[in-house]
Amino acid sequence: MPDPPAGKQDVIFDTALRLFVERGFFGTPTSLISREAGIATGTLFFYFKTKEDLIDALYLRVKAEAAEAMNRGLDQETDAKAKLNRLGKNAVLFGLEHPEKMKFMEQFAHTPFISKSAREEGISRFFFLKDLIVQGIQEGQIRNLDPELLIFMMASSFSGLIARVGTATSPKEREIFVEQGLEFIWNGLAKKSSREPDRRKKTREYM
Amino acid sequence: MPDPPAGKQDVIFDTALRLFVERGFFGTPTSLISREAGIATGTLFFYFKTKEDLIDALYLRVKAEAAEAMNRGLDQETDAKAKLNRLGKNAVLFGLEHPEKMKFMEQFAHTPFISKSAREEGISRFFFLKDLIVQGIQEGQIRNLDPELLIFMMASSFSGLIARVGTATSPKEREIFVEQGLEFIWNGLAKKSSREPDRRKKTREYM
DNA sequence: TTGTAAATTGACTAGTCAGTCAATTGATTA
DNA sequence: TAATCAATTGACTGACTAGTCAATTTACAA
Repeated sequence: MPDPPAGKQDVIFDTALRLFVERGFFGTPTSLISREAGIATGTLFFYFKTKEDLIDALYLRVKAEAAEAMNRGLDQETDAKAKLNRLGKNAVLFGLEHPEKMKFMEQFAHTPFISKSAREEGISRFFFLKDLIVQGIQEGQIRNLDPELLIFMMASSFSGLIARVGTATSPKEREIFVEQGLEFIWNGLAKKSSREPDRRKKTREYM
Repeated sequence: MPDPPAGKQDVIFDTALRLFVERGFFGTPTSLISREAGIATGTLFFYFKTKEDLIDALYLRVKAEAAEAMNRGLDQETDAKAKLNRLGKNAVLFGLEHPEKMKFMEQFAHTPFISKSAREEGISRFFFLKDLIVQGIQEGQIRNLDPELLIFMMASSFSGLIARVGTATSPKEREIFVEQGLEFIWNGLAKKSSREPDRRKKTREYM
């Protein structure tokens, strides 16, 4: 069951999230949002100045929630590999528990309806990923490559993994996918053998 | 320079592609498409019965073009690793040469405006990926994991790589990103050491 | 109880949009 | 040349939309 919305704002958020994913931004009239949320049209515009304000706020909320979920319990792990493993499981769990929020982020990540400032603030919630990668490079567990690139690769891989896990037909299969997918990502990130910090000649210094 | 559009259909396709990426589906009135394409509104509806028909056709066209570009020259390579390397370079090249087509695919992959049948036909263009993966598993170069999962991971990784490569500030940096990104993907796919087909005890048979 | 401000309502406006269609133009063939 | 059909035009229609606002209700402090 969906978490019970507290106030009017939450009802509007939940309804708008569902409808935007189902029908797109311009495909969802504000009149429909308010009707489905059980409020009058005027009330929606009391809480959000415009339709754009609504989707900006929704976007920020979902991004913050996802970042929070992925970050959960990370500081209980010590080394980069353990942290990334936990991060990956958090991400998959979030994707499974909130499929419509995943779809929303995917659908509106590259869309012009979100203001530049909201998009930037949303991205900033995931800055902790960079610290994680850099830590792993310093500790010698992760290959000394461009950290931004590794973040892009990792993040996109997560989304591919979540998409595939969503098609699993049993909990057993789901578990297998998660395990294999996280292994894929770790193999992409990890230094081959050495447990020491990288001392090779470098074409470039990334940290 | 953009490839010169041949007939009216192509002009409409090119204009619609640009506007849909800039403004979204519902954010782009057919009147704007026809105006920018230099034709009358009626002409657009002569070539496409409805606005939905237009975006379906556009989606199919872009998907087919992308699949064709990625497949290019693959049969000149022999083993799976070489094929995947070529595939990756094709994909990155396509992404760099046709950024608006990439954005279009990303933006409309998870969108409800594309009909189910068009989406399925679009996906079918990429079936050759599965043959490639299965070949690699059989030859013992790729790990014996669920091929669908590997395709999802690989495809999403490509899109992450292309996104990052798009931010490169020099051809040199671009080259480095491509090299490192393809290495990430290959390490995710590849069997650790053995050059022989997998003979380990399996929890599951994937081919 | 009374007063005040916040919350809520929904009819309304000014504007926009997908798609139509009767009329015109262009190309091809007999 | 005449006849035929495909291509093209753009004014028009019926339907829909974001946002407004004057009126009403609710919450709550004095």
